[in-house]
Parts: sequence; C-alpha cells; structure tokens
Amino acid sequence: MPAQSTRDQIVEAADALFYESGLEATSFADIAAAVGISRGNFYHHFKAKDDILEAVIARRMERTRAMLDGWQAEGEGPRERILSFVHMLIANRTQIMDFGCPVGTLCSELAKLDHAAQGRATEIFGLFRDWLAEQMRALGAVDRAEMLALHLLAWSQGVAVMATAFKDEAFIRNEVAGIERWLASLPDFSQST
Amino acid sequence: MPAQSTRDQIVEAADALFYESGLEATSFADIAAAVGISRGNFYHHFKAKDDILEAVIARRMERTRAMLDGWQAEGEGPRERILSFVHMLIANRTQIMDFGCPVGTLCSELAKLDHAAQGRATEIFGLFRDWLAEQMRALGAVDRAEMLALHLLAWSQGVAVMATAFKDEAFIRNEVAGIERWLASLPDFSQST
DNA sequence: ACAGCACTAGGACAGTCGTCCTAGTGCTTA
DNA sequence: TAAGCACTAGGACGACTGTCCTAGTGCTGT
Repeated sequence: MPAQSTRDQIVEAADALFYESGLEATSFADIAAAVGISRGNFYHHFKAKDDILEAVIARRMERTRAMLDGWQAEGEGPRERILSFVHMLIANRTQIMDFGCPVGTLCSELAKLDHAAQGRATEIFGLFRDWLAEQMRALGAVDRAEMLALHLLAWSQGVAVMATAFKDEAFIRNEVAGIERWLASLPDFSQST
Repeated sequence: MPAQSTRDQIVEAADALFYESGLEATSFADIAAAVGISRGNFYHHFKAKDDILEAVIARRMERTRAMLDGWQAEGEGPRERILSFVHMLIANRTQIMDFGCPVGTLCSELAKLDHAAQGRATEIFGLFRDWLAEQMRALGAVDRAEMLALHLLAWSQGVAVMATAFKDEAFIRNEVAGIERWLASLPDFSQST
C-alpha cells in the first residue's frame, strides 16, 4: 500500500479530533500528538488553523460525494437509496450517541464562532439535500422534492441531537422505523397531490 | 426595581455568552467584560468555571420550568399547550438561525468535551420531554405519550439545526406547519390504536 | 467607635494557545 | 559531487487561559 502523506495524516487526524472534541477544543498540539510529528512541523503544510479546517471540510465533502455516488451506483430504486441514507443513523449509532452528527455539530459550532468557513460546512448539507431531492423526484414528488429532502435531513439531525443527549439507542431505532413508515407512505402522497 | 445582584449578573451574562459563542470559546475575561467587573472579582462568587456552568444550567432549568408552568396555567387544552411549545421555533427564529437551540447545542458541546455537567444539561430536555408527554397523555395517547414527546422534541431540534445551517426562515415556517398538521392528526391516531 | 465581613480591583502565577524562526535532515537533479 | 529543495524537529514569541493572592473598599452590628 502507498504510504499516506504527512499532509493527509494531519487532515485525517484533525477530522477525527474536530468531530470527537470540537473545533475550538482541539489544539495544534493535539493534532501533532495524534499524528506523531512536531508542533512546528505542520506549518510547512498548513499556514494557519483555518487552513486545516478548510482541508477537513474539503475531505468531508469528497468522502460524502463518494458515498452518495456509491449509493447511486448500486442500481436499486430511489426508495432503497434513501434507506441507505437513513440507515446511517443505525450504522453510526455509537459515534452519534457520543459525538452527534459530524456535519450538524460542525455547522452549529461554526455558527456560534461566527466563522468564515460556516458556508463551506453548510455545503456538505447541501450535497445531501440535493441528492435526496433527486431521489424524491425519482419517486414522483417533483414539486415537493426539495422540501421533502430538507424535511428528511432535519428529521435525521433531530434524531442525532436527541440520541447524543439521552444516549438512547432504542430511540434511534424507533425513529428510524418511523422514517421508514413515512417513506413508505410517500408515493401515495405524491400521487394524490 | 431591586438591583440585580452581581452573582445574578454574572450568571445572566454567562448564559447569553455560552449560548451565542459556545462554552469553550467563552472566557472569564469575556464574562467579566460583559458584566463590567474585574476578572479576579468573581472568584469570590464562583470557585471555578464549571461552577458558572452549573449555575447557568440551574438558571435555564428554573426558567424552563416557569415557562412550562405558565403554558400549563393558561387554561387551554393540551393541543394548544403543545402549540405554545412548537411556536417557540417561530418566536425565537432569529436567534435560532444565528446560534441554534440553546439546549441542543449545549448538550452537543458538552458531549464532545466529555463534560461532567452533560447529564445535568440533558435534564433540561427531560423537562420538555416530561411536560410534552403529559400533554400527549391528556390527548389520549397514553401508551405512546413519551415516544410522541421525544419525537416532537427531535423534530424541533432537527428544525433548529437545519435553520442554523441554512439560515432559512421559510424552512422553519414550513416545518412548523408540518408539525401542526401532524399534531392535528394525533387524536385520530390515538383512537385508532 | 470599632471589629468584622461581604465584596471588589488588579496583578501574579504557571500553563497553553496559535504562530514563527532557525537549524538540520535526506532525497532529487544536474 | 554539489546545489537545491521538500520536509522535519524543536524552541522562542507574545498573547491569553483559568486560577489564586493580596490589598483595599464600604457597609453591618455591637
């Protein structure tokens, strides 16, 4: 296997630390220690802390795009694709109960910090929104596609926040079951309107 | 009017700053400057930063309880009371779009920090959950009262997160309308089960 | 009038933050 | 072989962090 470049190691470590500890609570020393390099070293790779955040967001966007493309290429119908999205809540339940949703919590933290990268972080949500809207359109809900996509995104975010607060796995499964019922009722809804 | 004690001023300023800037990004110097007292002064009122957080959470619980009691005493039916809760999303839309939900964002930040006060912050959610469950029971949904309460809480949290990310007021109003429709459909649901 | 106390200001403290600088690796290319 | 460059280590920097200490205020009760 090709050895991972130091730069990539930094971005990967920063990505995990930003998720698990938050952006503000993660210091350069933490990242350097996680990678195993000296603190002064990575000013050769990143001019400032904001540059690392920028790289982390870019990495997350890339990986999100790859994940969505993967679901798209699996050849199943739009309903199955949406289910792939929804089932992330169960697949990642342990991390979600510990740290919340990586996208939602980052956007919230950047909003409070009034950070310049806020818009770029929101673009990750935009990827999900656009992909989900495309699936909704494929289901026949052309007019309400974007509205339905945002609704499903919000529902998932709400589940993540409450799961983090209450550490309740049964709640996650209940809500996912509710989403599945809602999803099953969607085609009828789009036909009747 | 009775002059507000210095201690109360500190807690009030810290409450606002924790909400608007986050716990980690708010320093003693920030709070002291907001109140207009010296940095060293409030070690007479609070032994450590965690004590201020404790006081802020206690204040929020007190005010939440008072708010819920107020809605309870207004003499209307359970559906109107639940609507009072839901309409917080619209009444506080500006702050929510800027900083998210005070409870949800605090719980998420404390989870990432692995902070000892995490459980106490979640208790604020517990107040809402119990109060909403009581209203659900009054609506006739005895078996599913707590589940419905958690669902509504999660829905609201999801709306808050997405509103913060996208700064979209129309989205908030759409979702609130959706909640209202869901709420109107609830009695039928509880009778049929 | 005087002792006691609640309260306040302001600075000292060790530690950490993000940032920058310098010296020194080892590989690449001419 | 020699020059150049990408990369690394480690420390210095001023600013800021949470915490603690001391001196001084003004009100309280005796």
